[in-house]
Amino acid sequence: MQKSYCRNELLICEAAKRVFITHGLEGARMQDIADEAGMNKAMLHYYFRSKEKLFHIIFEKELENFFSNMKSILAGDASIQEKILRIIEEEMDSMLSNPRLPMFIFNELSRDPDHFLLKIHNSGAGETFNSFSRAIRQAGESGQIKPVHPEHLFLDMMSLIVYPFISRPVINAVLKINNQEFGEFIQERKRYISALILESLTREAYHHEQ
Amino acid sequence: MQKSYCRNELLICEAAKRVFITHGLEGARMQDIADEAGMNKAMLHYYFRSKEKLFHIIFEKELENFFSNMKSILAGDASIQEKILRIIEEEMDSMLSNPRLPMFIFNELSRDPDHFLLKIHNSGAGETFNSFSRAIRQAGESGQIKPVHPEHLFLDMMSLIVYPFISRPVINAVLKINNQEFGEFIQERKRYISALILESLTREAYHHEQ
DNA sequence: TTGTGGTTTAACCAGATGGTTTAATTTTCT
DNA sequence: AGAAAATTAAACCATCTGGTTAAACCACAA
Repeated sequence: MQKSYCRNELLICEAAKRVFITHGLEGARMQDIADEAGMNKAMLHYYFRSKEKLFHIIFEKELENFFSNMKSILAGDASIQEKILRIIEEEMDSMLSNPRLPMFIFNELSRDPDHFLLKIHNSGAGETFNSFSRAIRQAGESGQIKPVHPEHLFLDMMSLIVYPFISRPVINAVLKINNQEFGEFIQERKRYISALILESLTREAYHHEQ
Repeated sequence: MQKSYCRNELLICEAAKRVFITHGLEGARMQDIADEAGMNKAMLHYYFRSKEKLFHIIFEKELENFFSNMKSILAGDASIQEKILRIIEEEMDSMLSNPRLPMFIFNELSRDPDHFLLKIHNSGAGETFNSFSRAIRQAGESGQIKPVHPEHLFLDMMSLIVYPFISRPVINAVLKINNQEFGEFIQERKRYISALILESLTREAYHHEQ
């Protein structure tokens, strides 16, 4: 599937990624991609045939990347707590290096969700969730953490990890920070999220004061 | 600013909203908006002059709606716990009635964030956050909740409330549910989020077993 | 040097796009 | 009823868009 690309193909893919991430499939222009790659437009067709084909190659790769990191962390031998910490740490660092990626993926997925169903399946999202689910169930049964619904915990973690990158312009405006300060805020945020999640999973139920 | 619109202006705005929410500014076509409104394209220009002007009217209104609900809840007399519960409940219900809205807003904001800075300011997002901040600080000082950083709590809540709607296609695919079942999942999710947030704010520190 | 295959380029194409112009039609006012 | 104002519609416009075509160019082998 991912064959070895020649130099020009790589140049085109890199340029296309930048343009598609900013403008999406509908908004991207082949002439802009050509300009970005330093070639003429006919070259894009020579190597990739159509805008749609080029887009899907980029999109599938980025979709897979989005879900693959967590899976490798889950496959390790560490404790469940350590795995959760590593997921939060590494996923957020990954997003800091390409803050536009989540928006790109979710926006394109939402335009025609049925058409992308196979792509989501192929991306490994389901397998990643299943791995997560098994790990959380085992840890609950063996008493390492409080038994919880994996779907909800998964969604807690993804929500807390990804959303700041989706809403970055609003966060920057509301907190009156720039993009570098956003990065520093995210480092702080990692610690906060880690504590929130791990405390919610600690085994004894808390006694309310009411 | 929001003058009284005649019948045709309302028809055009409703149609434009549907098309812009699906395709965004760059992807939307004036002919599609005209078809959706049951008019010819020249009528759009007659009433709204340009695609860009029409877009900004819609966008500003939706942006303001997105942030205004929380503010009115915060202005009430209820306890901070009750307010948090109501924010989660009502914001998620609002999003269930228009699940595409968050994606639309954040995607357009991320395309050219600097240009939208004034729009974010005018939307009341900053005021909403300030209200939230004051309420959380007061509740912390008066001992109703554990003292926390408002920025992080605000982001926790927004993350947990909004993200499921951003990632709905992935959630549906991974959990193997359809959009109606997604709605049911969200009802369950409300309870889960409410518990997570309120427990994290409860006053006594939990004693770890380590 | 010539022929071949592969790559690169400029010109071209049909249709789409946002917007304008002008005439026809409808509504409102006197 | 007639005139003026407002609205609606069709035709038009310049430019953009994804994609195609054919020629020019390049590298390599015989």
